[in-house]
Amino acid sequence: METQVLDAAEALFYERGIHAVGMDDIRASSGVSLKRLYQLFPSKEALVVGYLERRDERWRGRLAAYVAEHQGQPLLLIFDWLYEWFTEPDFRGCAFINSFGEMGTSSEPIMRIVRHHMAELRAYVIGLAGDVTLGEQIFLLIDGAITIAAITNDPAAAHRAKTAAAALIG
Amino acid sequence: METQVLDAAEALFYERGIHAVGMDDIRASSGVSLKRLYQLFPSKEALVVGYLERRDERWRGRLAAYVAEHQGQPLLLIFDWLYEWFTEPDFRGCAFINSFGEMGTSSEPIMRIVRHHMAELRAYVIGLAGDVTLGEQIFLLIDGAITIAAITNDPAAAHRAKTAAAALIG
DNA sequence: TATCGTAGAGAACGCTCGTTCTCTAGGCTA
DNA sequence: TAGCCTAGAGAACGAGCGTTCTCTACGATA
Repeated sequence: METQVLDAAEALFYERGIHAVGMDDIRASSGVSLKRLYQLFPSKEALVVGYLERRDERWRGRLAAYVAEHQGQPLLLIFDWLYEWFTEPDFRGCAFINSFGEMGTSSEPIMRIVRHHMAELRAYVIGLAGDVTLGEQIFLLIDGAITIAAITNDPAAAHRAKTAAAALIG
Repeated sequence: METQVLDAAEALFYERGIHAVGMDDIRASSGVSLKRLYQLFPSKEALVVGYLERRDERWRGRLAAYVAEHQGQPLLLIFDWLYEWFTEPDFRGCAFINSFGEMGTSSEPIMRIVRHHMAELRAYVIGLAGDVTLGEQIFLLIDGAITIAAITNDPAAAHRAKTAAAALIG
């Protein structure tokens, strides 16, 4: 029930953006009645937060799993995984950066999860690097690659970022 | 007249985002009547395009002027300028990336100017670098720094990006 | 079987907003 | 002065949407 709602919310919000999707679209896509929907999530904002929280866990989980399961320099594996993500047909950039652009700072709960996502990703990368300075630099390349891949529709940004990362790692 | 409208539009759209600003807000802030406003820009979308086009020219003009007027490695001067920009009190990230997040791909004219801005910036950086590979890498760092500075509210992202750029330049 | 509670479908409500229309006042021409 | 054009203020219109309400039908219980 809640899973169906979050699945529909994630697909629609990520593809079309938050404003462009109405609660009735979520109802139609999930098959969950409006009444139930509001029992599960008392407002659209709560649903957006639920969507972003689940996406944050899953996105970071998939990245960490990829890095853990492959051979090679972990920091460089990140960019291989990014390339795979960028080439997925429904890739539309970072859900959190997009939500930030859409919401400005008008919704405090949404801003909190966006910043949380960024902080967790940053901490993960620094942990892999074993060095704050290097980790921060890799983090910059990751965000740059995501943004450029999304806007210019060019997954190869991941390759260029990987090359730069390799140079920084030395 | 048109200038007053664009000034108001830029201030409001950049600060609050596009959806959050109504045509009546533009009227109130610019002092230009709704009738005149629609004579100058036949729709809100046309006004947004006008805002982004003017901002694109001015933003890139200011960056290029800074680089031209200062001593040092031009590629590194970019990050000094970014730091100044990030510390302006009304800094809220890249207007183009934000508009992309807000509009998805729902407005073709807006997407065109967003992509144009990115392409021009990329070409400028590659020109300064004198080398496509290096230019692309610097471009990645620029976008990463802007995104991170905006979301984490941390202008020092410019310093970290500069350090990384210096390492890449060698 | 009769009654009650529940859940879903969708109408309704209130608000916002993009866009257009109306009304009025003021200034220019004959 | 009389008539006319313009421009602005703001009302009006229509659509979209978040949220709530109503009505109906069905299933469970005694």
